[in-house]
Amino acid sequence: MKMCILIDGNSLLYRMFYGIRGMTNSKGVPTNALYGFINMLYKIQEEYQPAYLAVAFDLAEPTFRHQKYDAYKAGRDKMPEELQEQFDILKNMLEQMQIKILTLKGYEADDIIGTVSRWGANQNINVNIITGDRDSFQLVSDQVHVFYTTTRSGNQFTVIDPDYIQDKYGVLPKELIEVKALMGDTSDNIPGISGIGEKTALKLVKKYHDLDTLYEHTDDLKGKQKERIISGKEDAYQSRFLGEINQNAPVESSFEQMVMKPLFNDAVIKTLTTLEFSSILKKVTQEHSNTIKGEKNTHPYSIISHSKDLYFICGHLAKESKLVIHARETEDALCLAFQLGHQFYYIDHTDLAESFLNTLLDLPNADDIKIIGYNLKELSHLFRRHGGSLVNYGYDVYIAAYLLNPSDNRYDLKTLALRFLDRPILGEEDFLGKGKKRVAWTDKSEREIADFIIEECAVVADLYAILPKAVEQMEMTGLMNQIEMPLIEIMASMEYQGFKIDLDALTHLSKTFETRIEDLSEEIYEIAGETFNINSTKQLGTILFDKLELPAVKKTKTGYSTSVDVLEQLRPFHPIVPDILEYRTVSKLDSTYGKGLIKLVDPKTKKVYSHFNQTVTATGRISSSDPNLQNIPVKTDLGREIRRVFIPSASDRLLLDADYSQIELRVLAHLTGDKNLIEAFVENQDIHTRTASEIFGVSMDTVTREQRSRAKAINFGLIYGKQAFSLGKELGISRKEAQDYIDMYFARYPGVQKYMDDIRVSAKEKGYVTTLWGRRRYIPEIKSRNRMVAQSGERMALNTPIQGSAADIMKIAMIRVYRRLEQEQLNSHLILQVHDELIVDTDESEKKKVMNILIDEMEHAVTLNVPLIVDAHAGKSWYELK
DNA sequence: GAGTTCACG
DNA sequence: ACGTACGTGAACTCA
Repeated sequence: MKMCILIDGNSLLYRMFYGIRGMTNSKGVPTNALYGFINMLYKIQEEYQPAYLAVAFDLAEPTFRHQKYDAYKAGRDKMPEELQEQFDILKNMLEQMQIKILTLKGYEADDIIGTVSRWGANQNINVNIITGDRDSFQLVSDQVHVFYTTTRSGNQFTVIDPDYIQDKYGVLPKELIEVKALMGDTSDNIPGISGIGEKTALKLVKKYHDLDTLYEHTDDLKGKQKERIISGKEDAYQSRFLGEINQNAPVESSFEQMVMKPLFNDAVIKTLTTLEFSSILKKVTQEHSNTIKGEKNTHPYSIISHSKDLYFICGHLAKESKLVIHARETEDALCLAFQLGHQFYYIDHTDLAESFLNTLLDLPNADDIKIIGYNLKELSHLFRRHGGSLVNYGYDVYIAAYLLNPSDNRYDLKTLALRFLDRPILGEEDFLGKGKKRVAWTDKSEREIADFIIEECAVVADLYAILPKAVEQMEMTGLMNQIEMPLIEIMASMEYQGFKIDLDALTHLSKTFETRIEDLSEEIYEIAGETFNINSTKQLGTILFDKLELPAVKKTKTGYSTSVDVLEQLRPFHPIVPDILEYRTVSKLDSTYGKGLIKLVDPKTKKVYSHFNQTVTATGRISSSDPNLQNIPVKTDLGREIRRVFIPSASDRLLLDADYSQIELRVLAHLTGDKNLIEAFVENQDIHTRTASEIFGVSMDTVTREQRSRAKAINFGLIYGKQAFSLGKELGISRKEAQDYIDMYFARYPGVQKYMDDIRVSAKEKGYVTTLWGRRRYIPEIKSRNRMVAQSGERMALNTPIQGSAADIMKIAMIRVYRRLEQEQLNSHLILQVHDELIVDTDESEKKKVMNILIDEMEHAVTLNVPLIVDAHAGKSWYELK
């Protein structure tokens, strides 16, 4: 039997709107209800594959029920704006999906659904109604079931059939109308009989089945109940009228109009992309790509398999000013595609590809050919591995996509193709499979690989046609061309250089850590009276709080918190606590920086090669991973020992380090233009002492250590938008006292106060904030109706221009330092950046010169209305650079 | 894969 | 009544 699914659009959208909270896309468009709705449609398509599908909606106009009864559904609030917006988008999407929308003047969605259900029963079609509203239970029969959404998010159903109604209510589905007539429905403002609730109503209907029979037998009743029922007769009949779904509404449609087509077509995928429903997109495009797998590649291309063809083509290169290149390394080959004019070419032999790279390099106009690609940092490594070098870093669409929205977490070509080109293409996982199902490149035919790589190359070419314009529209062309693009080769160079490790010393250090861990474990087990996994917060919580009955101060979602601040509070109560704290510290040091780091040391070169990522952070900083060299311990003496194993690349070389002093506070002074703050830096005062003097109203030479340390906490807290509550907690003072400090700070630095107010307003108005160099971050959270989320958005709005501008400055400094080292042909290399600090590996003979270059280029990277100050050090290990 | 903890600026 | 400081990456447990 064929199946028809009828959706109560209003009911479902409302339920999802209130069930899923706080979802917007990066532009601030509310998407929670849509997300739920589309997910549910996906589920329907996957699990039920109904022949027919339609969505019914209420209209705003009054219905026949309102005409009979003024108060019907009175007291309902107007639809919230955030929902209305989604409502409109939904209607568009349903049209894109070619789903039949049913509305009818003077009737409600329920009546339409009731009517179509009756058709279904007559035409031998199974009807399933999806709704979050119990009213429709009265329609249930052998052929008509209700999928009642039960979960908060609304995409889990309970199937309601006659048996369910019998079990739950003990009456027939149709008799629910009579039940409602007696008990009413507050949400629809249907009165019922006052004093009759669900229990009584069900009891009466079980016995008499309908109102008429009930009123024929009123003599059976007694007491108050009898009075109520007799005097409420009119109410009951009116309620019955209001509550009964009309199954004979003049609906103008037919099942033929509801035939279901594949929902997720290209137009819909485009909309899903703007909504940023990546999880749904991922599901649907996987199937979508299966369907396009057999299609011919839309970009015709030539395969170059002979060197004479290659030389012929390369002849044309001499005239070119740009070249789109896309390459991939497989297990055993270099595969390279490029676009010349409108033609795509694919080189299918590694040696040919390599000679292409070399030819490119030898062209007289090599410097002028801008290389366009996706992830030029990787391309540059690839060139290097195959004996070439990337000369002109022209345009990287990967970086451009990041600048357009740095808060995204995926910038793979498949995602970019969908977002910017509305083009569903195969991703690497679609092509090779993932996890256990993944196959090797060598399992694919030449032709398949060529098609795949050409497709990607075409996407890069097409992205290049639109992304620069988008970047320009957002006024980030300067940022892109002057900062981000030149930075790419510096990141590549730092990755290539690596950081030398004293492996023997590291191995020894790790051993001492491990010995200590073993001793501590034994002690802990002994005190606890049993062995357990100390690394498991769950098991540790059981020991501390259940077995030893220590006071639990803080909880997490899943149980007791055992974090440092909790354990510190417990320290005096039990001798096990100090051991656990030490265990934590040492095992962290070993697992991440001891044995963890050893795993990543190249056995041949004794170096670690970190990856520097330019497209990760929302603020514009760079990040480091595998290993992360930006979080090597420094704050504790024991942790700092790790830095001894980071050494210069050769015995006659040195490490140099140059770090900006107070760069974020200086940026704050510049951004806010606050006279007092600027003065402090112009006069090169100790900023925390100066702030202490301002807040506590004492002269700078009488500021106590305590006062300075409090001022320091305020200075830093400010950058993050810290509130009195946590400032008080940090300083061990009352919230009131902390608030007084903050008030005094703003009174003494009124420019800062004004800036903070202005940036909040501007962020709310524009939906984004920018750095000094125009880097942009969208902050949709700031418009959230959830106060916590909105406040967190405000803090991001405050902090991003500060952290981001400092990041811009450091990037400019890196470019200047790199160029100077190159120009002066020095045997020194940048090997690491840690946000406000650069590390250079240098020859001993160049020490002075390079230190001066670092200081000079970093201090003069940009001109602010406060000076930038850099401190530099030299040493035989990172440990010594202090 | 989510949650917790902890290392850095 | 609630929860309270921004930005990262890695290791580990547990479902």
